Amino acid sequence: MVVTIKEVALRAQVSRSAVSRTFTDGASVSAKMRKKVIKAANELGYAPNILARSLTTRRTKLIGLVSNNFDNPFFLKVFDLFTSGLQEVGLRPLLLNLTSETDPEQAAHMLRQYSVDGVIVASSELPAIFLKAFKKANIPIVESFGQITEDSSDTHCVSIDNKQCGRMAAQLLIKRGYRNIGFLGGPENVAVSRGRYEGFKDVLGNHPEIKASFSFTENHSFAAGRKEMLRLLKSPPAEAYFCGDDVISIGAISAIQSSGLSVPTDIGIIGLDDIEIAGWENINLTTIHQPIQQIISSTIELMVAILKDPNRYPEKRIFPCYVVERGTLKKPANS
Amino acid sequence: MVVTIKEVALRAQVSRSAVSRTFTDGASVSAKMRKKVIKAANELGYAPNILARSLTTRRTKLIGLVSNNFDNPFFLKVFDLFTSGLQEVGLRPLLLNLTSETDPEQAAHMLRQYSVDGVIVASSELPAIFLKAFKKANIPIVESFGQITEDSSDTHCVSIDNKQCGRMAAQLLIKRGYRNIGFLGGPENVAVSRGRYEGFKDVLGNHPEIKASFSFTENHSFAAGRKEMLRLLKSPPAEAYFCGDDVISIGAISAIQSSGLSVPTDIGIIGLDDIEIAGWENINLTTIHQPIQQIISSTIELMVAILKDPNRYPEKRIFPCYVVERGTLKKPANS
DNA sequence: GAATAAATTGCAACCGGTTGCAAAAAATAA
DNA sequence: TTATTTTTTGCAACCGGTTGCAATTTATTC
Repeated sequence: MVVTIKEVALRAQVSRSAVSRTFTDGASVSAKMRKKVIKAANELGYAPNILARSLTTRRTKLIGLVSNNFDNPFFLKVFDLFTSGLQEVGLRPLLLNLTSETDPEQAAHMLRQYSVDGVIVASSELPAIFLKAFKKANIPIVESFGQITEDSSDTHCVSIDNKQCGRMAAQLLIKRGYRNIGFLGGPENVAVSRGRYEGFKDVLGNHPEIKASFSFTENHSFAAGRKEMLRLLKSPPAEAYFCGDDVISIGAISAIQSSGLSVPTDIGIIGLDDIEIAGWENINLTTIHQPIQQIISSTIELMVAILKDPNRYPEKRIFPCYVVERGTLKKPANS
Repeated sequence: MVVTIKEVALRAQVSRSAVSRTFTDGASVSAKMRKKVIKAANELGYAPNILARSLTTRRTKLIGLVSNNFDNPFFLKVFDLFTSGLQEVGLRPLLLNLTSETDPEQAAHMLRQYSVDGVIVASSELPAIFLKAFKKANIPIVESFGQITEDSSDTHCVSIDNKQCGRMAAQLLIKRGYRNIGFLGGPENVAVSRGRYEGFKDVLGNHPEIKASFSFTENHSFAAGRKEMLRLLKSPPAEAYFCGDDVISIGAISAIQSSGLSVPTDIGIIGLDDIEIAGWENINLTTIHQPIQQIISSTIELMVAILKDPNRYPEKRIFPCYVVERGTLKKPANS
């Protein structure tokens, strides 16, 4: 069976407190006591039960990792980095996959039942109601990869500036000589889509000579991107599109190619995320890189800091993005 | 603060036991007592602390979900299905991302510290030493997506028959008229690769007229597939290849196309997994479908059964695969 | 070497629950 | 109505740890 503090105490001929103390850092134990206890513990293969400990310390080192993007390759990398990053600082990810059926209250409830120390919401399109439920449950929360809005002023956020990305995309397309550009965003009701949309539109104010069109997909998927692009191709399309993300972009490219047109010769495409697949030679997508590694490191750091000081003033951390030039936009006219 | 059983007992004017009993099914409580308690609990927003409960019940409903395939799109789907599936039966996935630095003993240690009820190992290439460490820790274990070998006779396994897949691939290639076929597997030291290799080779015994060659990649990645195929293209290549998985296949295709050849005209490719990407129109990969949904449902069912009866006799569950014909093999000669 | 200060240790209570057991209450039988 | 059986309830101990406090041991100072 599993060995407890009692057995170790017995074997080392000391009190349970002594054993407990050798396994809590900062506690007062003499060198020889520690040695004696460690010896007995090793012989027995003892490890303190974190869950029992949490009863008094009120720390489980469990972090709820909440997402609803289990179908976007971008998030595979997100989960990879979060799980390994959390492990490195001694925290444990308890995964919560929010499907459309999940009840927000119940999700919050469950996180409380497991006494998670904090929640990381890693999602690009989480209904605001979830955040509210988690906040109501009074669990420290960090939101990453979300859209930063006015009503998130009391939340810690780590993300990119979606509006800025929209601007960057529009500016690049214009600079490349496209005169008729399109915005092909993710779902219209998703906050990040709207952010990018606004940024994209912003730029057009300064460029009355540019013709622009706007549309949105049903979700962030290959199929949705393809479907919407096929629809767009029924009328004369724009010369280049800024797509909601890389997966949508690839869907759009597929549609363009199916229609006998080619990228970038006939239509240019720029995505957003810079997933690994975008770099595959047979995809070779020009896209805006999200600094995923930095966002996740920063999110974890922030979470650790919040656990130390739960009253920490909420902050927004914004990481700049940059364009990764590959092969789906026409080359700059070399002067 | 968080509300405990004590507060509920106080408010409902009953003993703590009574409250506890209304929240454990099967316990003896009268209807009016239950009603009184539920009322107080609701007013206070009480939910039993599962971790405290686990001290006496020895059940945390926590399941360690262990993997080291956080870079393969196939596993995004795996995580999606596991997390949502476990949630549905009231279990919670505690994710463990095994990197190359992870110490097996320590990983097992950590799972014990969190008193996980069981461990699901979802990996195609987990070093056997991990399984040993988990077994030593005496935690119920189900292995899925692994290779079933003789020395796993004491483990519960849910998987496919890799050897059979190898056979299926070889037979299909031969039937399609290829006379010079290649096996381009995942890493040679990975058990699933070896299984597929053996199956592939098996078939050749009955076909002395067929020329075959064999090679292996460094890992299951696009880059590795591409690299190995580029190497193969330096000498005259085979007419068609069975690749270690879909991602390797796509890498190989990319290499072939970079070399000015085309698929399937010059070289045929068949993969294994049937990831979503394989169905993308601009990839359109012919591949062997792994019944991922069935494997995962079955794994979870098996885990639930084991939790009920920890002495359950170990079993192997094998799910048949089938070929999904798309566009990377030449079409059958219509008679 | 004695007096004092500092560090170490064990006791016992507690964290938030569950559960065996006996007492109390309710239901049934006589 | 009383005796007997069954159900419900509370008490108290326990799960595996931590921690405040007082007692003990060790180190320091004079």
